[in-house]
Amino acid sequence: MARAATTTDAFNAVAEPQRRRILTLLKGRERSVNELAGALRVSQPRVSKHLRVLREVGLVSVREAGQQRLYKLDARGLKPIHDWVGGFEEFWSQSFDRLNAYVKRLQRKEGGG
Amino acid sequence: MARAATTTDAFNAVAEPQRRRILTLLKGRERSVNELAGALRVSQPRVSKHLRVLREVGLVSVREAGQQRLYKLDARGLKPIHDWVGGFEEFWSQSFDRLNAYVKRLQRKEGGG
DNA sequence: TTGTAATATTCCCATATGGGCATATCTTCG
DNA sequence: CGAAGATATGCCCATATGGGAATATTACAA
Repeated sequence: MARAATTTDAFNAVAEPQRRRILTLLKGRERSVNELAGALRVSQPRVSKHLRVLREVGLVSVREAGQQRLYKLDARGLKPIHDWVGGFEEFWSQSFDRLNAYVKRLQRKEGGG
Repeated sequence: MARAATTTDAFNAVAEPQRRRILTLLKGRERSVNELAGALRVSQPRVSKHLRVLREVGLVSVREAGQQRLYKLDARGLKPIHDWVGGFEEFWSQSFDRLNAYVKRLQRKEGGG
């Protein structure tokens, strides 16, 4: 088997930097393909291909507006990533560090008393 | 060019489900390769390969203990993912919804008054 | 209808994947 | 030393990637 398809899930879709940039650009408002291509300084077919992936995993939706396609962010699909990664927050968060230190102090007291 | 290497960054490394499972298993404590293979019900070479990727992106570290290699989680590398995805939290978070509603109400007042 | 703008798709290429399997490496034990 | 355990690596395969370039598709304008 090869690597899982980019369209498998949000994790795979978002592993590609250009697609992340696209999603970020779509945060504010809908954008057309050419608009995105211009902002990213990337060829139109390339953007279209990335958008297809994002569409297939449901991270964006399209709306026809004349000869344009307006792409809109639908970021709900990112929640699983946020949830999973969030499970590791204690490993870099300051406040978690403090909580940890506190708990350990408590544990020492318990053990020692 | 082909798809970016899995060892390019945490985004790519973590796109593979088995590697996520490994990281999750390592949350509690260090584990040997065979221990991981057993827990995941996966062949040892497979685990070793995934561990190599995780090592190369710095998400785990290794320690030699006799003939075993004990792998330890180093989740700090996940923070960039958490940060990036966190930028989209408003799109699924209830509390953000409420905040949004509140802001919009305010804006209507401002605009109307 | 013809032409042009906006997108999508197709074909080609180089690359590296994840898996299976065999094997090399290194460590410890007898 | 030789055998066995624990890991890492190498090779082979099928697959799909992301990019470029060309072209198909669709919508609108003249």
